Amino acid sequence: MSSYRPDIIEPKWQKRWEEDKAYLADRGKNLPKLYVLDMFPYPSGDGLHVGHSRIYTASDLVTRAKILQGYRVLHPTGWDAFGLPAENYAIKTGIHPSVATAKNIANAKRQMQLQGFMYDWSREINTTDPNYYHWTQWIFLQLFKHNLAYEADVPINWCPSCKTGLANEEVIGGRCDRCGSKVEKKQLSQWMLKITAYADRLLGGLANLDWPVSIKKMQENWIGKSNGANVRFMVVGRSEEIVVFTTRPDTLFGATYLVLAPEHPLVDLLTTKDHLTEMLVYRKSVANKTDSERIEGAGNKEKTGIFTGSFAVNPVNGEHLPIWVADYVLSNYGTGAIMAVPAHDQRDLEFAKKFKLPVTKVIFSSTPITTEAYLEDGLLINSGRFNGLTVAEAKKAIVEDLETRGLAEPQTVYRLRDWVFSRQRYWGEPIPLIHCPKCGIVPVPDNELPLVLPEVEKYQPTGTGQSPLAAIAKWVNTSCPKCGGRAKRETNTMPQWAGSSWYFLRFTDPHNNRALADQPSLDAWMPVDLYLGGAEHAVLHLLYARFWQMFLYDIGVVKQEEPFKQLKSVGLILTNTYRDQDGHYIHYDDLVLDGDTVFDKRNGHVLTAEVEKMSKSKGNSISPDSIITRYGSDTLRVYLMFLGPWHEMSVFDLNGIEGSFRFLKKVYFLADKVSQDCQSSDDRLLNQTIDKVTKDIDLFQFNTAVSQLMILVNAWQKETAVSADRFSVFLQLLFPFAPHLAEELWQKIGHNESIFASKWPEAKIGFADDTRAEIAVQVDSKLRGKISVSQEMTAEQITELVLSDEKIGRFVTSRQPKAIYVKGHLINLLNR
RNA sequence: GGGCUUGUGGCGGAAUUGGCAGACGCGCUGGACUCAAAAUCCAGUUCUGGAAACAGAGUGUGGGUUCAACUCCCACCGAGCCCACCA
Repeated sequence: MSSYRPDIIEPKWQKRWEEDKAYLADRGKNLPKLYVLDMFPYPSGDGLHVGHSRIYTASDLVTRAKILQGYRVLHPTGWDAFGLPAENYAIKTGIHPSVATAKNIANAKRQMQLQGFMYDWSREINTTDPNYYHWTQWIFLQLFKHNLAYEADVPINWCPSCKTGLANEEVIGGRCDRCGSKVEKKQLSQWMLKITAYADRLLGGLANLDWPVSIKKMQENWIGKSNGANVRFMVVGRSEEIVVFTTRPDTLFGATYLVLAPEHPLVDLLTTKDHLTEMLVYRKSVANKTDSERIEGAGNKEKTGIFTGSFAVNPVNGEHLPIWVADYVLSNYGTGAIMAVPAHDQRDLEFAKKFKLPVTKVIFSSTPITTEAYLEDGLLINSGRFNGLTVAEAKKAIVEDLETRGLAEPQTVYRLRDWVFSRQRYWGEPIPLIHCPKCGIVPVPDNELPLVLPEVEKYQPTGTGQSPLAAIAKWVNTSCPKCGGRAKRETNTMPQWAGSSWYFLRFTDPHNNRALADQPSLDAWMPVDLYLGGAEHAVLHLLYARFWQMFLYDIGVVKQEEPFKQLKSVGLILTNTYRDQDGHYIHYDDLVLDGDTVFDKRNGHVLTAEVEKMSKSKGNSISPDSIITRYGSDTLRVYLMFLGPWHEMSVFDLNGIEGSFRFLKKVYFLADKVSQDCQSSDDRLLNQTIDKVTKDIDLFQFNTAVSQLMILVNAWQKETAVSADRFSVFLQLLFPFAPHLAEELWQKIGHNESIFASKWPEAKIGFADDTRAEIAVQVDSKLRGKISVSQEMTAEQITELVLSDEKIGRFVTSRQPKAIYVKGHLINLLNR
C-alpha cells in the first residue's frame, strides 16, 4: 500500500494541465460564458499569504465546477503593480521599481501555480507595462476631452511621509491609508476627476447589482446624497448675499445665526474692522490645523469660532442674524455656509451655548432644550403662518414660498468629492498632458501614446509638491503638439487606482494595440459575472471602476453601465499572534507548539495567543508555501474552504489543517476499495451529496459542501467496497476542492480522459421521496422519541402508532390528543 | 453619533429558513495495532444528576407571539467592521 504523496501528485497534474492548456478560456464557442474574476493582487515583496489563497481558491473552485457544468469560463489574473512599496524600496536600495516588481511577480506567480490555480496565463496583464498603461492614459485623455478631468488649485490631503497628495477615499480617520501618518492640508495644483458628475448614477446603479448589502451601503453612505434647499440671506447694509445649504428648511424660523467656513470667500469682505485682527489669527490657526486635528473627536470637541461683525437677513421673517466663522463648517460641502438652528441641531446648540447665542425652538416637544437638540418630528411653532405643519409639510411649504420670491431653491448635495487624481511620485502612469504657454493644456496626441515613464536617477519625492519627473529636464521640456512652441510636460503621475479602474476590460483582449479591447472580445465576455475580493475596496476601487465604466459607456466604448454583476466579498483571515513580556511580536519560527500549549522557543515561556490580522510585522503572516510543503496544496485548499463561512472573518488555525489532510488521506485510500462490479444498496447519500455540493458552490457555502463530502467518505469507509461509478461521481464533486487528488484517482480507477472532459453529475430527482421516514415525536411540544412511519400514513394512523409504543405512549395521558403532523419531520401530540 | 454585521459545547462552526439544536472538523478521554512512537482504526465527548435506563436544563439577557423559536416581534447587554463636525 502506497501512501498519499501530494508532493508527487500535484506537480504532475499541474504540468499536465499546463501542457493540455486546460486553463484557456476559449473552449467551445457555443457554450454559455462566465467571467470569473479576482481582484488582482499587488505583487508585494512579502509574496502572497493565505488570505489571498482564500479568495483565489474560491474563484478557481467555481471555475473548475463551471467548466464541468458546461460553461466556457474566463478566469484571468494579472498584477496591479504601480504603487508605493516598490518605489520606497527603490529609494532605499536604488533598484529600479520595475526590477523589484518583476521579481515579486515571478514569486507570486509561482505561488499561484503551486496552489493549482487555473488562470488563463495567456491573458496575464501588468499595469506597469507600457502596452497596458497606454490605454490607462488613453482613458484619462478621453476624460480630459470630455471635461471630466480638470486642474484645480485646491487644499488637498497631503501625506507628509509619502510626500504626495491623496484622494479623499485614501484618508482614513485623518490618516494616510498607506503609512498611517497624519494627513495635512496643502494647497497644490492638482488634477481632479469629476466623479461627482456621476454621483447620482453611481448611487442609482447600486439598486440593480447583486452585491453584498453592506458594500452597497458603504458606497451609498460615501456618495451621501442629501436633499434640501439653498437659501439666500442678504447681508445687512451690503449687496452681498450668503447662500446656505440646509436639509431642514422647516427650521428657518429657528435660525439664530449664520456660520461661514473659514475658507469661505466672503469672510474677508464681511469681517468688520474691529474683528479683523481676531479673524486673521483664527483663520491662520485653522489653516495650520491638520485635517486630523480638525476632525478628531468629532461631535464632542469644543467648538471654536469668531464673529465677523456683520449681520444677514433671515428671508422668512426679516430678523437680523449675526454672521460667524467657525471651523465646524466645512468649505467643501454644500455652499460652505450654514444657517444655525441650535434648537434642532446638536452642533449648533453646542456652539450657541459656548458663545451665548439665542436658541429658538420651532418644533414642538414637551421638554425644554438644554443639552440635547430636538431632532424628532413634530408640529411647527414660532413659525408664523407655518405653525401647525409637520416637518415634512413645512419643508415643502417654506421652500415653495421662498422660491416664488427667488430666495430659495431645492438642492441636492453629495458628500462625494471629486477624485484627486495626481500623485507627486515616480512609480505611476505619467499624465499625458503638455502645458503650453500659448495654447494652455494640450493632450499628448493619441499616436504618441504610450507616454513612457522615463528612467530617473533619484526616486526620492521632492516634497515640494513636484514629482521626481520634474527633475528630468530632457523629458519635461518638449514642444507643444498644437503650435510647436516650447512647452512642458505634466510631471505628476496617476494614483495606483488608475490601472485597476479598467483592467477587467483588458482581460477580454489583452494584447490589442489598437484599442483597449476590441468590440467582439468585450461582447464575448463583459460584464464580469462574478467578482471576488476583500471589503476593503468597498469605496475605493469599486467606486472608481464603476465610474470609469459608466464614462466608457457614455462615450460608446463599452455596452454595459456596470462592470461587476455579482460581487462576493471574502472574510478576513486572522491568525494567532504571540507577544513576549515586553509586548514584542514573536515570529512563528520562534514558537514551539505542543497540542494546545505554545512555548517561546528561545526561553521556554508559555504564551497565550491573541487573534489579529495577518501581517509581516507581527510575525503571524502565513504563506501558502509552508503549508504546501507539509501537506500539499489540495489540503490547503480544502482547509481554506472548510474553515468557516467564506464571507466571514475566520481564524487560520494551524492545528485545524490536520483534519483536512486526514480527509484527503481517507479519500486516497478509499480508491483502493473501488471495484467495477459492486452493487451498493443505497444511493440516497450520494444523491444528497451531489445536490448539496452543487448548490453550496453556487451559494459560496463551501464549508458545508466540504462537510457533506466528508460525510459521504465516512459512510463509504465503513463499506467493504465502493463501485467505480459512484466513486467517479464523488471525484467530480471533489475536483473543484482538491483538483490534483481528484484527477489522480480519476485516472487510477480507470478513466482514460482527464476529469476536465467529464460532465458534472446531476442528482436523481425524487431521491428524497423515500417511502419510509423517521420522524420526531413530541408530546406537549417536548421531544419524547422517534418513530418510523411510511409516507402515506395519516396523522391519525401515526397517533395510533405512538400510543402503542410503550416508551413514548406513556407520556400521552389524554384519550384524544390533538395531533400536529409535519410530514416527514415530526408529530406533536397535545394532551388536552 | 450614524450605518452594517454578529452573539450556539473546550474551540472553528452546522441547522432543509418556524419543525429532532450541536452536523462536519479540531481538541480531549478510553481502547485496538506496535518493543515503542508516529500513522491508522474503534468507542465516547453540551451541561447537571445517575453505574445505566432515564430525567431535567440549554443557542448573550429579559419579555412576547406560536402546538412548536437559534430562527419572528419588543427591550436590554456584549463583540467586530466601516463611516463620521457632511448642515
